[in-house]
Amino acid sequence: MEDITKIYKALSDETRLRILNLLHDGDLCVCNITDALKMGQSKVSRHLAYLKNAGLVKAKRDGLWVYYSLSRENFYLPLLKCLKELRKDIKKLDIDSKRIRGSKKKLKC
Amino acid sequence: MEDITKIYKALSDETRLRILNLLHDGDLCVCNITDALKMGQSKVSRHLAYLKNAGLVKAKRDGLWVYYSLSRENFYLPLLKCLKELRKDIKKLDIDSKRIRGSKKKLKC
DNA sequence: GCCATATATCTGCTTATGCGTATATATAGA
DNA sequence: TCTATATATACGCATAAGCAGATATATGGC
Repeated sequence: MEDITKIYKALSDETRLRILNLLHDGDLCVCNITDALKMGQSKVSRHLAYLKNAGLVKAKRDGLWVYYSLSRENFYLPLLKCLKELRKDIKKLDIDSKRIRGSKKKLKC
Repeated sequence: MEDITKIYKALSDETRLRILNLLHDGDLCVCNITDALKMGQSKVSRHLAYLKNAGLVKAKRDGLWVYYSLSRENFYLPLLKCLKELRKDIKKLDIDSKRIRGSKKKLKC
């Protein structure tokens, strides 16, 4: 039961929803996300740690960069699908997605 | 965006998940819920207010009693379905459901 | 080893959330 | 109006969570 409430808690913050939304389109390193969301690095890093702790994302280091990806496992899946549906309804998420597609052309990392 | 985070916040508490689980089987008044969950009245009432504020439940007074029901509207629906699925996996929810079926025979209200 | 870059964590602070107990409000019946 | 019951809210407190800015850690290249 605690697992579930943990997951919902993880989803109950705007920043974390925006991060998960971005990760739906592929793995990203921290700097990709800070750029796309125009947020401070410590804020993004903290929320990623939170998501990892809740089991919603995985991290993999590659040299200097740490790449985050959705962990597509067991009972999270239906929740992640719900989440992807949100993009249709919430402009901010849609805008984030478009922005990151743009910024990935001029790859920083 | 705020609406969504509000809903997830509402789902991120064990007591509230247990209440929503009970309401999946039909409307209930506050005393039904306090009995089934063996919790203090103020606690249950407070969480019901939280759920109502998030738009997940509706309240309807009938004499002394206030009946609560799931508000089956717009984008909450998929979330509520996910929630119903949880009962399969989480014993505590299943037990709650069974307990309330039993206690409703000797109706208090 | 030293420096630069990427990421993680700590610090001090403010606000939100949860709890139990006590109190207030609402309704029905005498 | 007085009383009893059901429900809602206020109070005081403890803990969690959010933030910005500073600092620590990790890696790669020199």
